[in-house]
Amino acid sequence: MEKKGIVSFFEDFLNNQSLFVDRNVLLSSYMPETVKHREKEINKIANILAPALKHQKPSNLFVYGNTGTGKTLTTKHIADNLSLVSKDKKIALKIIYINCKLKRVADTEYRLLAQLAGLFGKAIPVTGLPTDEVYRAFYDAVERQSAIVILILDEIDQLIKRAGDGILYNLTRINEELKNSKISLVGISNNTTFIENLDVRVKSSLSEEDVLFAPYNALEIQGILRERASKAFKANVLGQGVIEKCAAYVAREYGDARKAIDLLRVAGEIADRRKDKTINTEHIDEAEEKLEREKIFDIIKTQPKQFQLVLFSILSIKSNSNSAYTGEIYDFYKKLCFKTGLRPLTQRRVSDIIGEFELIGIISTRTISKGRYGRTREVVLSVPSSLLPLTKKILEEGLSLT
DNA sequence: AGGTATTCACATGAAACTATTCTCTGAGTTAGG
DNA sequence: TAACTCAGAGAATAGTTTCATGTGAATACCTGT
Repeated sequence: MEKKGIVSFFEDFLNNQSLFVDRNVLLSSYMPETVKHREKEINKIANILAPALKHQKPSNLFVYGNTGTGKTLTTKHIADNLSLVSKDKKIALKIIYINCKLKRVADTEYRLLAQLAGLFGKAIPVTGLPTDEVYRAFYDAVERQSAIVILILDEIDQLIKRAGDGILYNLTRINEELKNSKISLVGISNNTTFIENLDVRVKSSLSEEDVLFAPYNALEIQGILRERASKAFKANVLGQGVIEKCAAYVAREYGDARKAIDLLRVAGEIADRRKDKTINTEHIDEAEEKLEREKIFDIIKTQPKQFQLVLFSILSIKSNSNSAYTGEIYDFYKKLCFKTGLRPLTQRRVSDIIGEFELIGIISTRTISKGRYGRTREVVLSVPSSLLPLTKKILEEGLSLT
């Protein structure tokens, strides 16, 4: 019986008239062959990097802008074309792309260098060597290539946050010693303020040139969506105003194209599952809610236990009364700790944790003074109230409370 | 009534402590000559 | 014998606690009318 059920499910799945032609087009890993609405930026970056083809070192470059403005896409696009040309003309040019956010791969000085040396064909053990020896190995490997090396460091702010800016200083200085090769750095960051906090020398050497990616406006997002949609979906499945609605949703929030594309894909998936023949604006609404839900759950699940306890306390208090103050939260939290057998943190720390939740954006607070009855912080939830019961349940399960 | 002093309940800061993660060094191991 | 590996020492870092100080306004307490 069971077996038959599964078989028919798969058969259904095969016969099912999907709205998608190619879902991959709407995934963030997809590389379109042209990047829309970024002609100026492409030009500027291409101009900066072009000297590499004549075996001259391009200026270091700093690329910054909000998430989903096409920084990574544009940079990769140019890099691909550049290496295509260099291969064609047999020019010694090596372009390396590294995402510094990847944990345990490239998020410390040592690991980054080990990774780089590995890419140049010199394997380095994961631990055990002094850093300057790894530098040496990397240096030798690069020098042996006698090529121009363009090193693209995506999410470079993450690297700096963990490893300090010394690494950039060292990398830029390596050029003075290299005879046959040269290294150019391309840093990509969506944190626009981070470069201000760098050491002055590093700052000036990293951003010899910089390119700012402004957010897309609603019209540009519509254009991008239309193009992707035409490749991803069958003809005529998009209902009236769907693209416009998608674009409007994200234009409100800093023109994040990635989010717009996600929205469209999820809407398509929802419609598919329901066997609807077209995608309409209600699907977009649902997709928006689903993405929001996943975002919140992701955040919650990755928080440490103590954070989850604090959040659960806030939610519990909030569901009984409409005000939650630090003191109440802490009392509730302490009881929870007692129940679960965890050692409670001090009120000082819990106060900070509440602050951190505010930073993430799942609550907002304001400090109010209740006169004679002290001064405290009032917590307001930013989670849509429709998600509260589910959020609470997930926390309960994660903390194995009854 | 009007003014000011007090007081509460935490906010906010800084320093000190602690546990974990990184880096480095030397000893042991391996492999090539 | 040179290159590689690995465990353990010491350094760096993140997370927390301890101690200290700051804050805004409701209330208590004056003071003079």
